Amino acid sequence: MARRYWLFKSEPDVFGWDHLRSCPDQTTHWDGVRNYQARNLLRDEIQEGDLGFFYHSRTTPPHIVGTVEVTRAGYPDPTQFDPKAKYFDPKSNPEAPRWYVVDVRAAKLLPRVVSLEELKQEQALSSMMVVQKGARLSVQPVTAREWEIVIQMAGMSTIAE
DNA sequence: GCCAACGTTGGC
DNA sequence: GCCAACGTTGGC
Repeated sequence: MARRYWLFKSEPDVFGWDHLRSCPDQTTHWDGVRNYQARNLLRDEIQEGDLGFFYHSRTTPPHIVGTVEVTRAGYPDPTQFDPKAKYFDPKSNPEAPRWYVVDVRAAKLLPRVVSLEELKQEQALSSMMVVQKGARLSVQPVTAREWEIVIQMAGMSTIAE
């Protein structure tokens, strides 16, 4: 299947790009997603080898900072079963896990970060999910065309990726 | 820090 | 199964 593209949101104070870079192998499981629409993407759609933007939310200005590669497709989020974990979900059970994660590895730091404002001003990105008002989904699909446009805005050539 | 937008919960 | 109340997200 063709590689697909995604956007992963995170608050830099909670888990930012530098946190990911400091993880072993610059890889982490993308845990804590507790929204069913995003869960469905993690569980059913996102595949190993897909690429994603790492987006910093709740900061000034909000921006895309880098890219990640998916290194493992969806599997149950271990934090949902851990009573001591922040994301413990007493209503989930291992027989039928409610929440999923994928593994992502830091790929490229953008030569230039791309702010939400810049994304909004780019006509060709007017239907990109992240620029829509009230778009709170923390894992979002990105089209190949949107990916290419943002990559170029970030000062990366398509060929260099 | 505010608050609009959105998602979820639970009483009925 | 509706919908008011509540909690969270995230731009500003």
